[in-house]
Amino acid sequence: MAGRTGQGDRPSPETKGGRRREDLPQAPANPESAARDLQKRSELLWEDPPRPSRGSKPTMSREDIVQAAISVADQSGLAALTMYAVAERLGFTTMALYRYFPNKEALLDASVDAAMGTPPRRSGPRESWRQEVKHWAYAKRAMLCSRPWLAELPFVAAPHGPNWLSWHEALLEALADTGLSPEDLMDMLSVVHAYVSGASDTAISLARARSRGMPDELWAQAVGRDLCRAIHDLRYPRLSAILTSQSGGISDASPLPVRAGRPRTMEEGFDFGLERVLDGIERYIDSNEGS
Amino acid sequence: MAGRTGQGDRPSPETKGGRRREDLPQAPANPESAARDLQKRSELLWEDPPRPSRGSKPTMSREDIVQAAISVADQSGLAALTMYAVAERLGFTTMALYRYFPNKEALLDASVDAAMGTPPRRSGPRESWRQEVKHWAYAKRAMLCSRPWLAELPFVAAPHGPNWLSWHEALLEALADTGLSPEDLMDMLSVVHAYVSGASDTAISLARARSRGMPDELWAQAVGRDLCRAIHDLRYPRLSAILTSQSGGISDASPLPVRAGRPRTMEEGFDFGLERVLDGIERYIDSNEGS
DNA sequence: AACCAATAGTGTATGCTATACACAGTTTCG
DNA sequence: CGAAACTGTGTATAGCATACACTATTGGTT
Repeated sequence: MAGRTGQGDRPSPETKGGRRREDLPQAPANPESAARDLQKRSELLWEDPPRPSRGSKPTMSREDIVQAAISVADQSGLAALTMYAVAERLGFTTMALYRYFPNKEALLDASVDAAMGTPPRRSGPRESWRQEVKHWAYAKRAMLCSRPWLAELPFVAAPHGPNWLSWHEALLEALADTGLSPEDLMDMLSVVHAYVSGASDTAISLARARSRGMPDELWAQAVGRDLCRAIHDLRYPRLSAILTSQSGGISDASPLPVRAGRPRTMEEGFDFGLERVLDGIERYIDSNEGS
Repeated sequence: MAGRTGQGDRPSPETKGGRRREDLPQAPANPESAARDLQKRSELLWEDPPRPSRGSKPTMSREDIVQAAISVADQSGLAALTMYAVAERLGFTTMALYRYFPNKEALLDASVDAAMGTPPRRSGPRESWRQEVKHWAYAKRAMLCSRPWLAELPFVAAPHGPNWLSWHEALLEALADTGLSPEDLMDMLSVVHAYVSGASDTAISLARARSRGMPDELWAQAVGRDLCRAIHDLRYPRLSAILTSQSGGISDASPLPVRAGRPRTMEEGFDFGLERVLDGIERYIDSNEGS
């Protein structure tokens, strides 16, 4: 054994597998503090604290800082979004930001909501619910692709800000003439939302690659490589069969002449899936018409 | 204005360290290096480097380290998953880990795939594709909820390891007797996968809250609060109407006597959406039966 | 058997990160 | 006017990933 620290007893080689689970049990010992935390985050996102009457006037605004943060993330990705980078862009010191946001998390919460923006307003006359939902889905997907860094953040358990709600409102608007009950509406909203979020991952990945200057082919090659590892692997008979039956992997612009059984492009795949989801919703609506 | 620095003498980045990286303008100026990076990550995930014949024998294995990393994340969350924490758990120094993984990202890639595990094998006889897909969806959801930290990581653009492929293989297996073409199969796989991933966010958030010791009610209250902000807000007329028409927000175990138009529990909502998606798929299968 | 190259784990150092804290200048109320 | 409340700055700290050099170990080669 190489130069081990003599600091005594390491678990002897036999204890390899046996882990002792002592010490800190994950919870900060405070179940309510976590809830209070979430509530605080939500408040910071929704409420502007009252401007105090005494003291210096602030030179920046929360809005300025959020815009700077967004532009850093847009240009350089989430990893480059540091308090220093934001402050530098504005010409202030890092610590100045803490007069506006108590911590980075609060700034991120605000930036995410702002970056999400509001859904585009309908330009023409209202169309069928099905068409309206499709517009919504494309818009949401486009929004996510235009800011790939949004998908790098765990949406899970983040507070929902005004813009987030506005996307949901717009989807409800699209579903307005389906005649569904409030309960069904909420669940249909969840279905569409879930599909669009889940199905945009690949497109977002491509968008990120593009924004880093990677040509589409290189990206497709990189993404396809993992999948292709299944081909001669006995663990994946069905995957393997499908991959060899098709001509290639995912591609953005179809590099092949369209054939009868064509592998769909990424966009076509999204569209295909969306149609299935909408079919499912439609079936429910139709079957409910009578009641 | 308070002590504003003259904008000229802002500390420029290179004042400090001698070996300062070029100010990275998002793209590492190298479009191919990004692709090469992805490829490297993928290789590290799939291939074990050859054991050298000379030199000391390693005391740990990659497997040991991955297991330690997983158990840290399980117990204390992703934020606690530091190189130090993993090394400490194994009784080694931080730097020892770098003999097995070139960096933290590689360890994370391996840990994610390992933590995902393989889908449960079917115990009984094969059921209808619809039932099989439902089993798959529940299993995947359960897997994600049992390790909420997986959802904190950006799946986007991470390499896909053996276990990830095995989940896809299992879903193809579930869809086996649908008679769909290879192309359609791949797209159906994407639909189901997208829905399940996208629709599990809320459940994962609850799982995380639980693992931190937060009672369900507190969590529901915290999550519901944001939604309820819509209620008296003119920007969200439809959301507001729905929320006031229902009795409450999301709840895990229905706290109310079941009514005719009941707001579904979280699990019921997931199930409801899944049925819609499956309906949509079924419709496609039926309509294709003739061709 | 003696040697040496390759390796494992350690110790230490570096730089980046968020952020706590105290200070100096600024504004407004009493 | 003076104190209170505030803004932005400078400095300090702790945690993090990780580069580098060192020592002990190992097995192939002579």
